[in-house]
Amino acid sequence: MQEKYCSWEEKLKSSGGRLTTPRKIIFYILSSTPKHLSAEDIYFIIHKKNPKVGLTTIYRTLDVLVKIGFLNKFDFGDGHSRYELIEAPNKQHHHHLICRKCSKILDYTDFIEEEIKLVKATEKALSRKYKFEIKDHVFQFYGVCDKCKK
Amino acid sequence: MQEKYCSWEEKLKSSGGRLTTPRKIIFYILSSTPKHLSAEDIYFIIHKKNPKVGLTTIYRTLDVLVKIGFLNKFDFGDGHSRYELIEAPNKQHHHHLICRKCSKILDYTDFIEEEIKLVKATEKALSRKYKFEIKDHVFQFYGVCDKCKK
DNA sequence: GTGTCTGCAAAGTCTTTGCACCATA
DNA sequence: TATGGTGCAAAGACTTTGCAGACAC
Repeated sequence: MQEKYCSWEEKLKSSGGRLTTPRKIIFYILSSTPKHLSAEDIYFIIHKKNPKVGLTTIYRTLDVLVKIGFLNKFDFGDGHSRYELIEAPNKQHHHHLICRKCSKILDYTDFIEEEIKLVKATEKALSRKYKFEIKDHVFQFYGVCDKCKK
Repeated sequence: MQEKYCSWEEKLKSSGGRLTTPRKIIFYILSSTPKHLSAEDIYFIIHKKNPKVGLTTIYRTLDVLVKIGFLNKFDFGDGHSRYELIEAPNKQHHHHLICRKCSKILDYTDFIEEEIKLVKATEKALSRKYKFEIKDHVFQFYGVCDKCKK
């Protein structure tokens, strides 16, 4: 866990949280995969090396990370909440392409420029018109992936 | 239940399904509200006049309607699946604006033209590049509504 | 009459809560 | 040492399944 992760540790501490071993492991797991892990996914990964860490702790840690703004929680409709670190400085903004059959999730960055432009304009207009304070958005495409088509 | 609902009845029958009273009521409820009802919402509405209809039937009917393509299932992240009739010929395509606090859902049609254009281009590019067969998409904005801001 | 649908109760799945013990700061 | 965190077990919330009786066609 190098320097670049300092910020979450600091933010955690400054919000009264403590830097515990399970939390470090969970953050590390999230930061070393491009995948969209579920609580259970993380549980299985942790369990191999740290069998004492329980699912409860994982849910609670994920919750904390979402609250301090380091994690995004997604619902792709397969019955599991999924989590993804919010873009690090070096990570590109992206959206999701989800296979309805195998639940595979693909990140795509194509058209992101145009999407962002549209999103910004839409956000602005919607905020004004409906007096909604818009915090974030979800753009997802659903379909059937190459493998499942066969 | 007038003529315009014939199509779902026909489609149901042609797929081997039967036109039962609970199914008619459920379809009728869905077709007479612009809201995004959950199974429980429908259950409470039905229960006033037809206390015998059970939640199970509602889940099963919603499932059928999704499968024959007359209903969209959404997950807005509040723990309830929500359903909405797929746009009837006279219904405009729209997207959603969801309040994180009270779960209120607003349909908006602003920018739909531009969105559709972008969506189509994106779909085309993504299909080609990732060999995904794209079936549908979800565009949602999350935030805090006017009331909850106060 | 036959195959589908229904309602009830029970089971399932994912997630949250309660509580005593433990560990960070 | 004082909070806040952890793990376990139990509870919760939503949804699905099994089965016998009911109903559409």
